[in-house]
Amino acid sequence: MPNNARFAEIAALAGDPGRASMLTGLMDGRALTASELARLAGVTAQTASSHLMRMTEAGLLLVEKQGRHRYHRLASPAVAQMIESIMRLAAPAVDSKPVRTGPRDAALRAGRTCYDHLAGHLGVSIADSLIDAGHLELGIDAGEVTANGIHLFESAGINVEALTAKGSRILCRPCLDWSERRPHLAGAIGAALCTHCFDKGWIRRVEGSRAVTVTPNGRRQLRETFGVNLS
Amino acid sequence: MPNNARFAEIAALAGDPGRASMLTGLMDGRALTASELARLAGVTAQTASSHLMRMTEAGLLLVEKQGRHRYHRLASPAVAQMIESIMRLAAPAVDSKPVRTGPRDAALRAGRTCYDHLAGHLGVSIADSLIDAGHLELGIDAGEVTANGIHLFESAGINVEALTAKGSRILCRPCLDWSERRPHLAGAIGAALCTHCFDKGWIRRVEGSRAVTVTPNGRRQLRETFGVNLS
DNA sequence: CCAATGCTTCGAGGGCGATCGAAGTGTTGC
DNA sequence: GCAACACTTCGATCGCCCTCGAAGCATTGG
Repeated sequence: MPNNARFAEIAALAGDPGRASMLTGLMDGRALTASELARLAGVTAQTASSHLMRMTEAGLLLVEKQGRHRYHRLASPAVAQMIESIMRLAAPAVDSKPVRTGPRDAALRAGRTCYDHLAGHLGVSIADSLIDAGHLELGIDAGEVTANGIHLFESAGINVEALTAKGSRILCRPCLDWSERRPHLAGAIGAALCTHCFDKGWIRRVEGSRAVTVTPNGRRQLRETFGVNLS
Repeated sequence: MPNNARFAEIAALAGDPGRASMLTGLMDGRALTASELARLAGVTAQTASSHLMRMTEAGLLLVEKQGRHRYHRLASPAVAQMIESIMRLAAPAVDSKPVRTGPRDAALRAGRTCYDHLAGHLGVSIADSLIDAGHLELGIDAGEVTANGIHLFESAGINVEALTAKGSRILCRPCLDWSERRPHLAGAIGAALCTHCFDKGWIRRVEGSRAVTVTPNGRRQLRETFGVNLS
């Protein structure tokens, strides 16, 4: 089975300390430059360049040229999931907390990150509001930001032009929400919106979980800026 | 971060072709002897011994002495999940190529065990049916058994309370199916359901393979008990 | 006991790849 | 244009670890 060789190849790529640092450093979904990743891994630029090329060719990373910088990010949620599964094994026995199906699940339903965008009641509410206001069109299999929507995001401080210029990544796509059973906003614009909310302090991550909570100010800002009403 | 070293160590262990063969060979949850694993990996007994010791010390495998044999198996579902996540990245060729389907591949696609739960067309069909009937919610990143679902499993003779009481293991989680490209049911409840099907004689393991076949009675029982319609 | 089997330990060989210095290409800013 | 910056390519070094032969335990069966 030739498949096995590829299995080992991929695992081996994650099996070098330097590359491991790079991969875990990219887990938040951001795109980092080669220099940043080199510093993060504690190696010289040449070494980092070699690592990044190999991981890109193997399909673990995607790279975007932007001027004299090269931005690298994880190629897909599947890659992030693999890294997460390794991290879980690498973590010391934190398993002490039994992860009860109580407040935590409720928190996950209310709002969480799905790879690099927002999901749960929060994510679906945002998508619904944007759709209702004509800023967004979103179906099961595809989606699009309207001209109105682009204007809205731009005026909120999210540079949509820059996102589309990045080329390879799809600007807007739906992602089916497991708790709400309806699509929420993913793609480059979904990731940008998520980052925006974190940066502005509108949402905060719950320690040791994918769950996020909306701050009082965030709730107000989301309503005023994006017309989102969180019930 | 000392954690990073352990991340790389674990990934590197999976990154050797020989060890990769061993790990994937243990994915059905069975325990194999060192000799069997050596043959599977295509290496001598000495080499295999070294590999097995390292993987055991790293916590990937558990070993059980039994006379002059030493049985090795995956240490936990978390290990199996890591392997599965790597396998999924290793098989992107499913998109481009129509995938030559030998009889054995066809059997694997139809139904197989994924460590300790059911996968393939069988696994996805079960998950879909449970979701449609409101017994289960399952997305890319998380899932949950509904109150209705708990009642269904209990009445079928699966003690859900006992599973949740176990504490550490997650009751319900999705596992992305590599042949169907959609989530199927994993976690404690997925394992319990799989065991239930074997115990009742609804499914049988194909000799020397992870593939399973559904017996005529099993097909009927799955429909009557869990509302599963296998096309 | 002795031979056979399963597995491990020891030691040596050998290849792969991680690393960095040096040099080259492309881009930005003045 | 020139200098600074970001990144890549090339080449050489060197250490790690994969591998197997040989020998050493451990267990089983006769």
